Amino acid sequence: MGRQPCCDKLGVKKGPWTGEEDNKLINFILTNGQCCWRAVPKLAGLRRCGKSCRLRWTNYLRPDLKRGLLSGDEEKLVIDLHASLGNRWSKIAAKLPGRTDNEIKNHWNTHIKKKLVKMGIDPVTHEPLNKETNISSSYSTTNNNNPKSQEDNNHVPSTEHNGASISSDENSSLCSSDNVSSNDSNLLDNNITQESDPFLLSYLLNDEPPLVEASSDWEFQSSEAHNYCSNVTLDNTSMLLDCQDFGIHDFDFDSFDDADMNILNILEAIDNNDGPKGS
DNA sequence: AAGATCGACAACCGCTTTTGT
DNA sequence: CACAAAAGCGGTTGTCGATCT
Repeated sequence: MGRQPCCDKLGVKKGPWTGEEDNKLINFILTNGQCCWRAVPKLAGLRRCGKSCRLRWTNYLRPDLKRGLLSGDEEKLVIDLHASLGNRWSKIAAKLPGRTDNEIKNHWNTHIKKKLVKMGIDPVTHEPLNKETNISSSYSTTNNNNPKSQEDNNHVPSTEHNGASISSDENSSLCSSDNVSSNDSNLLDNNITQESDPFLLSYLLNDEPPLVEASSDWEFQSSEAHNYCSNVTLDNTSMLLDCQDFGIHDFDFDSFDDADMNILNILEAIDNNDGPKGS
């Protein structure tokens, strides 16, 4: 017998999420935690597929998401990781706290790919598109673990921070040093080669904890979730909503962490009835 | 000013992998 | 071990705002 569809197509809403739907989903997750996505729509009163709920939560509503364009260093890390891992977006995303695979994939397709092509680098192989004209190119992908690249390693540009720089205006984003953790910087500072750093490569290929555990609070499951939600999140949420009446700056700003601020932003947007863009 | 085109990104689709029985 | 269900993943599409003509 064939596999059942992930959800009953009849009566299931598709398309952009509304603020009201976001609100229901947020409230449900905050109250019950993440479990059994298939049951979520019914329990949360949503006419959506469970899969759609999961995607909406993981890609957009999770409070630990950073949002906004990737910083130059994040972009560079993505390039390095892509050189090592290929299109394994979830693996790449796991190394960038607060970023989702979907976000990185979109950013890759819309920004980074073009930049690399403009710089004469094949975004798939990370090798120069025209080796003759790019031998002197100073950009590097650190993808020296790519066996094919190693064969050509005279031509493979490298992104090391050893004085190499990008000559075009792309370097403003690719080489800027915005706000990546020192761990990330260390990672960037090292060539990720199977020969020179098999442990790092192994780390990248395995499901290790992210470099920064920014999202660890949100990886709770239902049992912990309830405590978390009742003790912290909901309290914070209602407090945060209260804060809106006063203005966030009327409070001790240090008492809010990123997740709280994100919840506030989401709830504020929902309150304004236009949802955090995306809907 | 209006329509056409383009770019960015959220969301969907379908396949694969993991987990539970 | 076999099977089904659930979750994860990556490619693709649809929508919407910005820009161009």
